[in-house]
Amino acid sequence: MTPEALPHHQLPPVLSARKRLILKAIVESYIGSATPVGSGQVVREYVPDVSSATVRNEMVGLEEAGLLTQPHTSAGRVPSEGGFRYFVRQLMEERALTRAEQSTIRRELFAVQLAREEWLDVATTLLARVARAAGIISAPVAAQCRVKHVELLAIQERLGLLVLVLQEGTVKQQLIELPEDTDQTDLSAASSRLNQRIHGLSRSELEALGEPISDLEAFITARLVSLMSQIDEHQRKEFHHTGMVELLELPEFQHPAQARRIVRLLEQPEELFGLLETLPWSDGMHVLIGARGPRTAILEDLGLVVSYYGVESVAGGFVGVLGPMRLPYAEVVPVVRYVSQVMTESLDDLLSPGAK
Amino acid sequence: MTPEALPHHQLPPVLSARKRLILKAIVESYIGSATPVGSGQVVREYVPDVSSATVRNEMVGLEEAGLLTQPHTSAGRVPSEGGFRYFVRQLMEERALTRAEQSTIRRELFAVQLAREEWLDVATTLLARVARAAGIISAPVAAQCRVKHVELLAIQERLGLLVLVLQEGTVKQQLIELPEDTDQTDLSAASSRLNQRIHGLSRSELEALGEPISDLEAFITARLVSLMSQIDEHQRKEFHHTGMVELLELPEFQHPAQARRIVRLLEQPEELFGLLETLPWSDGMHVLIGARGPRTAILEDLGLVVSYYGVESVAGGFVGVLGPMRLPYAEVVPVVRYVSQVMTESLDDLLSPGAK
DNA sequence: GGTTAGCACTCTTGGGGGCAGAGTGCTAAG
DNA sequence: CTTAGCACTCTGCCCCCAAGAGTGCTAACC
Repeated sequence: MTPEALPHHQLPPVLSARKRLILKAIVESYIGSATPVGSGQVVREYVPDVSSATVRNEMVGLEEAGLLTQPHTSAGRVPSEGGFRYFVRQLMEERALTRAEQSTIRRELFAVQLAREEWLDVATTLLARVARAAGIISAPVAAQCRVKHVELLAIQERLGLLVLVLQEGTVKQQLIELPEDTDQTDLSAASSRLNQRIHGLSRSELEALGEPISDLEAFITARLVSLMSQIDEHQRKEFHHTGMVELLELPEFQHPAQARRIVRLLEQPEELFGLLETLPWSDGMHVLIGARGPRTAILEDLGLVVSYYGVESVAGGFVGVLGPMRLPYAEVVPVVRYVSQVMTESLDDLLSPGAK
Repeated sequence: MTPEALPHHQLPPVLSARKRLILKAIVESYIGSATPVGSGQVVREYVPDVSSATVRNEMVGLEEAGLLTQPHTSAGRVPSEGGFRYFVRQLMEERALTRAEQSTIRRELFAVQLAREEWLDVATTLLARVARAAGIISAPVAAQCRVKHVELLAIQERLGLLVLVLQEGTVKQQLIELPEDTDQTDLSAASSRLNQRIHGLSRSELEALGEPISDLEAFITARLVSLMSQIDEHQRKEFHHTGMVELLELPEFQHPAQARRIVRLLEQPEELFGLLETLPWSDGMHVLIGARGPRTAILEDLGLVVSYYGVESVAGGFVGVLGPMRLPYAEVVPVVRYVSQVMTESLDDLLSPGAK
């Protein structure tokens, strides 16, 4: 079995302590500078007690193990995808968040005055700040959305506004055409009767409800079902990001083609969703580095640290960081973890059965 | 008085018919290709009945009039900012929209099932498509927002959701902390009483209302006032755009610094708002080309076609196209005009006093 | 046997010179 | 006023060269 044929969780190569030290030095230096790292530099800045020749010998080993590459013969070494993955799994020491940082995050995310949109943007901004990359988030979606409350407003002769509040606090609105001769009184009556019957129901339960009391209610229920199935199918696409301008200043995105790739990924995030939805979320977070098979082809040369927040099967979304492969993982991973944890709490509060 | 000292509406230079023809040819060719246009090309493709030497002589005149520039001695000519402005004001023949195009736009924008967000995105997508540039839009905002309806939901022991529907159909939501011992019954009672009193009121009128019936109502009114002043102040910043990826493929944005500039303008549109808010909107649309004074410095090398939609002093926003200076104005101007007109109609319908 | 000094080798980067091509501006003739 | 003709200018490209950086290898060293 050749090494390339190994399945996903191939064993990381066993390395001597010194090789690990040197690899760590190279990865950290490269994360900071985006510049190939030479043996001389490693000695000067990280391992002063050996000679550059020794470091070069070790580098050959690391390159054979697939952890380093050379852009060309006479440049220094750059960590390969495998090198970054090894670093994240075996070498990096996560920088624990200080009390102050924790409470800042907590305070900003728990600020009760926030509309939901702002809540999401606060999270991405937090992440973009530490990551020197783009903070990304998807809105919390229930596996199946459930009605919390319905409101109907007459806007005009034959035009009404249907406002639907979902269990997780999302508000959706839709203009609907009304049957003739419907006024606000009819609508208010219908909605207050409806609210008593449909609280907490999902789309399918709503469909199974049967025997509506009036034509108007039947009509509204139908609109509601259509809106909810629309939400169930498409709404998981709501996506926010922050930090694109800063991304475009990084050296890896000076090449227009690279810049376009990441802008497309952020502006048209369908592919990203496609990837995130196939990941197993039982194990919390994921650190995805570079392309690894067809699904992750979109991540070529990129790094993605992402976590699920919320409670699967109830309501949740993705939150994380997308940027060049050389993300400062030691900082980013703990922050993404903590942010997603706080967001989960916050969402829990919202969904907890303590509601009256 | 030197020509440069002339104020805003300096008279466009008077040109011979042939100079106008040649300028038009150069602008149109440049809009299509982004390449300097030489005298030979003008003869070949636009004015076959004169020689290239004649065209060259005319070009010298056009350059002296400030309408053309040469990137360097031996390239062709490129229209200057002034050249583009002259083209838009004097030379271009707007391409009238076909019936089919009109009805497509109308249909897409009047599709009643649309949530407001989608409505805005439909408009920008329409515009981006014809413009080979970015479609931009700001959400319709009332000069002062007015309450249409208020809804209160108990989410949790001390946590409520305040849903505010504004006259123009916008829905805003905010979580609020509730006074102790407030349940859904209290909230429903309070909101139904409130709705009778506050329908159609603005923030200031709400403040002047006086003598609340209960503590809870006073509390809610206060939260409402705070939310509405927040909306009045900040909400005019809601901004959507489409087409950034396509923009980045244009030759003018291959240079990373230029790409960053336009991405920043679209992603952090505060500066753009600052500019748009100072324009006089009495005269419908604006075509802004390049930098012209400090306010428009952000538009250096760019072109902006933008219109106000809605009714000033009631509710409206901006809609238009942002891209390189060589926008296909003859196509873009009529489309922006028509889209803004249709959006105004659509908004009128929503706000018309025909509502019951 | 691991480590290191020394050195030849490779490859990128930047500058300079030459050459082809494009387009101009000018002049003089039509 | 128009145009043919032509010298001139500037870019883009290729090639070459030298400098610099970093390597890999070998042979000596502890």
